[in-house]
Amino acid sequence: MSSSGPPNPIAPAHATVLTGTPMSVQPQPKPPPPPQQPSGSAAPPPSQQTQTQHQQQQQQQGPPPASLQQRPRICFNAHCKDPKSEGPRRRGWRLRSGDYAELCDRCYGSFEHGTFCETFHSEVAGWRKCEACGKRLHCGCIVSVHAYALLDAGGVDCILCARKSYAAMAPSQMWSTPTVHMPQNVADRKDSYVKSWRPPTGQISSQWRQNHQLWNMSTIQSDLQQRLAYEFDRPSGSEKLPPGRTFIHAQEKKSDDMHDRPTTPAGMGQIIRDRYANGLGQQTSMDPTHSSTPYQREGPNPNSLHDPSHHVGESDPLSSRKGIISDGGSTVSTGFKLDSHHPSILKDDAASTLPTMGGYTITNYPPVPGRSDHLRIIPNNPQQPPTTVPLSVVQKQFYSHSVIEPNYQAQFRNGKPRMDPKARSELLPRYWPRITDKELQHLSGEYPKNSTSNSVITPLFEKMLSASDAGRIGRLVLPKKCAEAYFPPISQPEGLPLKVQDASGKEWVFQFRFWPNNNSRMYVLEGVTPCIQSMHLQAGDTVSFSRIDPEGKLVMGFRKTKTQEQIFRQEEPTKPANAAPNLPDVNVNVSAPDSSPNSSLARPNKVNTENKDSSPVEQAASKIDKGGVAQKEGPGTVRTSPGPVKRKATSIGPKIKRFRIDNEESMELKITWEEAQELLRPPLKAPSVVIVDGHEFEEYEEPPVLGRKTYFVTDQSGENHQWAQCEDCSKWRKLPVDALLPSKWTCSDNKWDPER
DNA sequence: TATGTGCATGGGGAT
DNA sequence: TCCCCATGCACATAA
Repeated sequence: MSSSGPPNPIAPAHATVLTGTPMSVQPQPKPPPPPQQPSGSAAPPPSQQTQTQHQQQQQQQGPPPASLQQRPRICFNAHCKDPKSEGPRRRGWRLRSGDYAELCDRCYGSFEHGTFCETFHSEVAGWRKCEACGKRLHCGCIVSVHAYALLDAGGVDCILCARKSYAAMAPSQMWSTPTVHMPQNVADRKDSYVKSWRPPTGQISSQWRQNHQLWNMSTIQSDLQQRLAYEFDRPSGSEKLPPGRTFIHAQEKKSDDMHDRPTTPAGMGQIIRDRYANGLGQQTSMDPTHSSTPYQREGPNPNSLHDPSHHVGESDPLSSRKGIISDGGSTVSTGFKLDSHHPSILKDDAASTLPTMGGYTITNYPPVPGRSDHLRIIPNNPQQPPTTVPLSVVQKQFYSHSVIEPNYQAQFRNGKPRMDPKARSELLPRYWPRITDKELQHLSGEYPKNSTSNSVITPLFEKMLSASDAGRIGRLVLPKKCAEAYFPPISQPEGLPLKVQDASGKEWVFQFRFWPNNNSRMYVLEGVTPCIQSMHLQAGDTVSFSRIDPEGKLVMGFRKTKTQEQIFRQEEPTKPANAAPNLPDVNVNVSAPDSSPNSSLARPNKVNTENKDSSPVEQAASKIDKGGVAQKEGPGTVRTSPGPVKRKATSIGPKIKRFRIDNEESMELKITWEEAQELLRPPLKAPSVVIVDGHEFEEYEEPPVLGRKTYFVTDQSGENHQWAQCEDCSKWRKLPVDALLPSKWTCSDNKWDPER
């Protein structure tokens, strides 16, 4: 509740937030607790504490207008005819801050009946018509965001029509991939494609995307709908939305893959144009001049590149693949030339519709569909050709927002891969590049001298360092698919030298090679020890590989895992005063302690004579890998497990990866151990009582179930009870303190108050 | 003896 | 069931 207090009752301030640029980034709030003094069954009034917060906010914001000084505004609705009316306030839509708009009875009635916009926004812009039934829809505010669905091909459907079309859709069609009609002239493809695009079978693809949203919308609570909409405005929100989930402002976007998009400052979702949504992602599949691999192979038959079974370099003589990195000054033969953008792709990419920043437009423009997407910077001044824009300068302008708004950077850390869906489908998720904008900024900032204008950084893949990778052997095992997709083809086991620049701009030359392994290959980079040491990397840290186009340079970034101390520090302020002893969240990001060498927490198993080879990461993971619950093992605890188990680390490594992935992708689901405990309810089946050592134990045959979250309060008379929210009507109900509710609980289940 | 090299093994994730 | 890949391990080479 710390972040989800009732909104500021000063309506104009709310109105400003509501209609302003979506910049607010707030942590996902918890449901508001019930009041100390409930007034019937309706939504409870704000607590004393939140009222105090209101006063503080008012003080911070200065005195309200004179018209409002006499009596605080109650109703959130700026158009309310009697905003200062007394009476219970009711919870309306969710605000960007995570709070809820609190409305007077009258306004809430309009909101609840879906006539809010018709009543109060009739004179406001943003009205459209349903493409199917012609119903008038307001698409210009957050209130009605759940009432319509944007169609990929343009237009909107009201929620009812969209649901109908979805219901009529064959399941197989739901997953159909749109067949795109590509313009011949890729130089004009932006405009022409948008114009020429037609869903192949009606609007199946768009309907699927939209109705995928609708499907959920029919099942989730309205507040969640609004939360999604609210998240859409958040930079991170874009990444949480499945394809086609275009809520507010979606009409300004062309992305149908927002969840794949990076989280970037100032609403990256608004400024990144999704090439894939425009069908460009399909282009190379039809255009044999584009390789499915980013490496332009110089063989006589470029079409062979599309054959996935064609092992790179297998049939080509090495000499035919020899090339020099086109950086001008390079003398290291890499044996390949990184594929660059098609020239026509780099030119004339209309950016007129894209938002601007610092005089430039940032676009997302993968040069090779099926690979990665790119950040490209285009000057908006038509007099200024794109080729005059230094990458570093522009990105520094662009990324300056990330400095201004630190919350964004927090979102970046959870950024989703920047690769397009095709590439993503080919690589295991753990290798998807999760390079953050901050890292991109870092990379771009390091290579101004090496990057030509129009340079584009393409995140390729990343890998968490295993103990072997970070060990003294100096061999970094490369994921096979990544190596074959992004690194030069090699036909001989000895491979070839590969020049890579690290984040500091230093060039390294690794030996890229493979070993025959079970009729397959095992790709490694040899000689990485100096580089890893210079970066102070350890097992558990992540190295990422990116490519700078059109130079075709490989750059190597890294990301260190958070230390446990950092994790603890992050969670400490959120712990309730009477919380259970500190235990890491189940989905903690297992850390390597390198960045906090002095922290004992960073080295939880500092003394471990049993397995000297296991990294701290593995040791930390071993603490968690005990039935999924962290073990109470204090810092420096000597592990008393028996001697080293062969391949023990093998079973730990992948779990570490899963932890990381879970941690990065499930932030919205993240609950603490204590919170999880609160939700556990005994199974319905009555337990049997067993006596062990004179103590009675209730023995359940089934595991506990997740119950509904309730709030326990004590009223003025000292009576304890709890409040629960109805699944259907969202109203809060007062219940006995000993009531155990199922996860889905409605007023009809309220046996304590049958009238409800 | 320490370090480097190449291959084998098998756990476990993907299909 | 396949096969990727983390790691073990034997052998080679260097110090």
